[in-house]
Amino acid sequence: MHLITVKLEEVFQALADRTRIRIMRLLVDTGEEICLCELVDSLQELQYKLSRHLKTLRQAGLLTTVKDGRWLYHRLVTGSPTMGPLSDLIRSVPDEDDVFSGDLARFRERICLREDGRCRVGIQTSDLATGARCTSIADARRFPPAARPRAQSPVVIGPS
Amino acid sequence: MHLITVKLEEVFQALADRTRIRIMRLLVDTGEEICLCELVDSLQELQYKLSRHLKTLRQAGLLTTVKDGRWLYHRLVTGSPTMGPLSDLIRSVPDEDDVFSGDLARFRERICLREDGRCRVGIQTSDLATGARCTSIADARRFPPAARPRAQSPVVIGPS
DNA sequence: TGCATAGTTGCATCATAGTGCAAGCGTGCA
DNA sequence: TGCACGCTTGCACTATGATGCAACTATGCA
Repeated sequence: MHLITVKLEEVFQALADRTRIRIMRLLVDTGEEICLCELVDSLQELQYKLSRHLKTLRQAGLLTTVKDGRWLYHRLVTGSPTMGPLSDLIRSVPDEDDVFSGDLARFRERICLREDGRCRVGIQTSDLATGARCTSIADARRFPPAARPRAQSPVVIGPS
Repeated sequence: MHLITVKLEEVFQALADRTRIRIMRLLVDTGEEICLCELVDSLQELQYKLSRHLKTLRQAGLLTTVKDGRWLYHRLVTGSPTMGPLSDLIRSVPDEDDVFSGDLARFRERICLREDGRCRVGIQTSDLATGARCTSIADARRFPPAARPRAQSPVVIGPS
C-alpha cells in the first residue's frame, strides 16, 4: 500500500488530453484492470503513445500498474478522497461523437480473448504495435496490412 | 440563460494551471461573485495575468461574467451537471503551503471595502495594476512603491 | 540459449500555452 | 468633452508537452 499524494494541479494536467481522458473513461466505465495491448486495440492508438500516456496518469497518482509476466495491468487508484469526485466527473460527461462507447465496445470484444481473466495475446491491430515485430521483414510478411487478425479470432501472434 | 456546453477536455485544460485553480477555489470557497481588482488584491497576481486566466475559465464554461458599470463580476456557472463533482473535487484538495487560505484571508479583508455589496475601489496593491496609471509619471508620483494603500483603508485611487 | 514479444524511452520536431510589455477599449464622472 | 480607470489584448519570447521514429529492456518459451 503506497502513500497516495494527489496534487490537484497535476491531476488536471494529466487529464488535459483527449487520449488520457479516453483511458480514464474506459477504466471508470469497466472497473477492470486493462493491459496495454488491450488498450491499444480498444482505443485504436499507437502502442508507444498509450504507453507514455499511461506513464503520465501513473505519475499523477491516478493509476497503479500490476505486473503479470510480460503483461502490465493498469487500474484506477482507489482509496484517495479525490478519486470519488473525479470518477463522477469523468462519468458525467456526455459521449460526443460516440468515442467512449466505441472504445467500450471494442474493449468488450477484446476482453473475450482473455483466458482465466488474463490477457494472453498481443496487439491484434498489428499496425498499432511498435517494437521489433513491425520493423523486421519477416514480420512484415507475417502481418500484411490487408489481413489482420481481429477480435473473436483468438490468434496468437508468433510463429505458426 | 445560456446553453452550457462543458467539454471535459477543455475543463481539465482550463484547470491545469495553478493560478486558475486558485481562482476557482476562491469562488468555490466563498460562493461570491468577485471582480478582477478584488481578485488581484486577493491572489496578489498581476491584473492582465488574471484577466487572461479568467478568459480561459470563461471559455471553458466554468465562469460567467456580469457587468456593472466599469466593474466585471465573475462567478461560477451553476446548473451544469459537471459543476457539482467539479466543485467537490476542487474542495477536496488539501491546502498545501496555505495558498488557498491566504487567498481567502486577503479576500475577506478586501471585501470589506465594498459599498452596498459592490466593489467601488480599484486595485489596492498598486504594483499589480496595469494600464495608464502605472506608466505615467504623475501616477508613479502618486503611487510610490513604498507606501501603498491597503485594505481597511478605503482609499479611492484617483485625484484627491 | 536464442528468439519472439509486451512494453519503454531517448531524440528531434512541432504546436501550444503562460508571461511580460505596452497599447488600447469602454464606461462614468467632472 | 476630456480624463480617469477597470479591464483587455496584440506581439514577442520562452517553456512545456504531444508525437513519430527507432532503439532499447525484460520476460517467457522452445
